[in-house]
Amino acid sequence: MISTKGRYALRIMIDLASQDPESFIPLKDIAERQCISKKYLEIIIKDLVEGGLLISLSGKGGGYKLKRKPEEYTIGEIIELTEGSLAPVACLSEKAEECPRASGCVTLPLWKEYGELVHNFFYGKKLTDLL
Amino acid sequence: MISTKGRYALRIMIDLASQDPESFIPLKDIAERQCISKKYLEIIIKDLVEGGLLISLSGKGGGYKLKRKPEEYTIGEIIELTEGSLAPVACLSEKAEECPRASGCVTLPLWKEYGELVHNFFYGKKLTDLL
DNA sequence: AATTTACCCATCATTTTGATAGGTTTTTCT
DNA sequence: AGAAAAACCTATCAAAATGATGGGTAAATT
Repeated sequence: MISTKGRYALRIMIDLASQDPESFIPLKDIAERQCISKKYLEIIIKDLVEGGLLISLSGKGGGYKLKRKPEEYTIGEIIELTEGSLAPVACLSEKAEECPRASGCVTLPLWKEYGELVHNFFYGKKLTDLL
Repeated sequence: MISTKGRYALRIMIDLASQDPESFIPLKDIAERQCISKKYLEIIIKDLVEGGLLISLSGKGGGYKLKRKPEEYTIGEIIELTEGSLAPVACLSEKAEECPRASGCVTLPLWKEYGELVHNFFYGKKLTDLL
């Protein structure tokens, strides 16, 4: 299941894509429009900045804006960045050590096929598809 | 992510489908073959029995066996039963109350489309596809 | 100097996950 | 009748993830 983190991140991105892409939008505004606690969004938007999806500016007149053009973002990169992974099972996660059962695992091909399906679905959708 | 519960349930089903479908297989044997704690499997197999996927028999000579023919099970029903839901987001879960934002939610169609994709993938696969 | 903003750090309650432990009942076999 | 083997039932647990909240600091603008 996609958690609030990934879902809220997507809503942040959609919100920013709906505003003037040149100006910095304060998080307060996003939080109010989206009806989500600003404090909670701080944690999430941090990932988006560190992941290189957004640019931030401190101080009065500051806020956040998209780093690239809206049509250049895929849903996949947003979800994957904030959820940590798009892998459907633990053993296919990047940080998982090689499973000793892998070579004889009957279910592994299923998880791999599923993982590819999910990956292709989300990376095949652009942020602008939701606008 | 599919948790151990769903994954182990699938392995139980595969294990049983690989044995004589007429005889009752003790959980002890399944646990040993699959290298999973029998105690933990007890919890999981309970769901499979209550969900009507397996038949159990107590006492000496007892154990578990498939209720239907192996080719009559979909991966989807096994995963959905043991994971509780196949819904990709909380608001599409069966037990979720109607979201007040639903009518204007920009992301809902995405989650619905994703949910259908996942559903069709797993319900389109039979247990015997993994044998 | 005041204001507005991002940013940083800690803490928290609740739920989920992944189990373990021990006892009771049911059934069959000798 | 009794031993053995199995399911079944209840409770508990530690660790991690989830979904936040609170308070304070640094940066930039007016």
